[in-house]
Amino acid sequence: MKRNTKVSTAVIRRLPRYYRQLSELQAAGVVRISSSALGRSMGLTASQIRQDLFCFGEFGQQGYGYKVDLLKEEIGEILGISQGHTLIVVGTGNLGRAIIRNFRFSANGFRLLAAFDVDPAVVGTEIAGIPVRHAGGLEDFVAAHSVDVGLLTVPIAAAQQMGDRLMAAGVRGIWNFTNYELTCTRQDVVVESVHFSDSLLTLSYLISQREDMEGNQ
Amino acid sequence: MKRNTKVSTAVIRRLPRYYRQLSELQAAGVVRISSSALGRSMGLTASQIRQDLFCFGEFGQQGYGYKVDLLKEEIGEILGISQGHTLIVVGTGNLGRAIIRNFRFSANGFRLLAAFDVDPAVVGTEIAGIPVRHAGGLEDFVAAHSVDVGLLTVPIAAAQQMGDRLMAAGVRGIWNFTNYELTCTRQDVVVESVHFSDSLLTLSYLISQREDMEGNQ
DNA sequence: TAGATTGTTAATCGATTAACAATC
DNA sequence: TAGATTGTTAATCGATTAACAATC
Repeated sequence: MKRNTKVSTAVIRRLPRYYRQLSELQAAGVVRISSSALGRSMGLTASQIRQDLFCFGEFGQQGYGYKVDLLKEEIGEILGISQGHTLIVVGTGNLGRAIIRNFRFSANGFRLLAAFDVDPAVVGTEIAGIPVRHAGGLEDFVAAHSVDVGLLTVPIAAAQQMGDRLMAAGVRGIWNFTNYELTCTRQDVVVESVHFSDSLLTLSYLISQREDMEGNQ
Repeated sequence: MKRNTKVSTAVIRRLPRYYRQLSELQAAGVVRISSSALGRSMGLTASQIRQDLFCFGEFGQQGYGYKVDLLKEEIGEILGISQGHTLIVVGTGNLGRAIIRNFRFSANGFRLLAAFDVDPAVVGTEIAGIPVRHAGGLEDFVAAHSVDVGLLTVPIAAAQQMGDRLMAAGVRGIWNFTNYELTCTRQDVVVESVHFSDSLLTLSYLISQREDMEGNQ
């Protein structure tokens, strides 16, 4: 009795956390878990977890709970992990290279096809086995390989322009690591941003508050 | 008439975005802006912006709007940018090095004091002018320099252990880049995580949905 | 002054929590 | 069966939006 009608952002943002937690439970050899135990381990209420899952279907057994591997599999399916998404990296500066080398794309259902840059010193080389191509060939490559996502790690001054090119070339999503609020010119393209600055400033606020409270005591 | 009593997470997460947007407006030479214009440029309602600012005080002028530089300054103050926070990086792998080299800590009010690692090959060297010290000296250093934040970029297997050490050593916040849900053992320490995986899986979900919808049309 | 826009309270909307019958 | 726990609806809570008097 799926009723996938308009799942809220709040729910969507929790799905990857469920997936991560279930992976850890699975690795720890846990076979079954109840909504209340899962909630306790994640700082959520049992009600919220059941309500979240209710958006997508019925994955548990009354009186028993959820089978960890099954639920993980189902959530992975909802997230699209088995869809074989493809991705390219645009910009091979320090951060771009680090992500190419470190990030487990395949564990998240993505296949990294190539990297792009304009610097003649890196074009033609490989990073962790991934070929670096000249940015001039971006459009042709995206079309030829039907690339799903472009990871953007270019200097902030080039962000919007390269974002526009990716969208025009036909990617379906942009994973934005520039500290720039990318304007999405195409309705059919999703922009997901990782803003380091926003994260650190949030932390800055929280520890400053704490400090103030101590001062007031 | 500040009424700082319990500001919600939703509001706090928007503060860095306001700050970023105001910085861009300032750079573009914009002097004054109304809540409706700011909202339009950020995809928020004027009401929400006024309501958010209302949590912290009165920063505008009726009939006129907000002075961009003044409001930016005030929000920076709320975020704690001028508090001279200090920070160390724990783990100098690809990502740690990239962040040390790229990230504009000072622009966010942080001073990067040192990096820590266990690899004898990097201990004693410098990365972008930042000395790399042995992780064994972590506790002494944190105490001696009263470090506010520890940026965690160690392998996932060492994440909790190094997190615990940072907390015990006396940091007030941990900026967690490991793909691990750090358990916060101390009530007086804030953990702020940047989970690349969660972000990419959210994007994966959103483009998969889009695909499904196309298929149904 | 007239027009614009804020600060602030009230109304609405949506998300979280509670409750409980269904059922394993 | 009795106990546990889900799926699902109803109640509550909090966040967003609307409204408007205050005032620049």
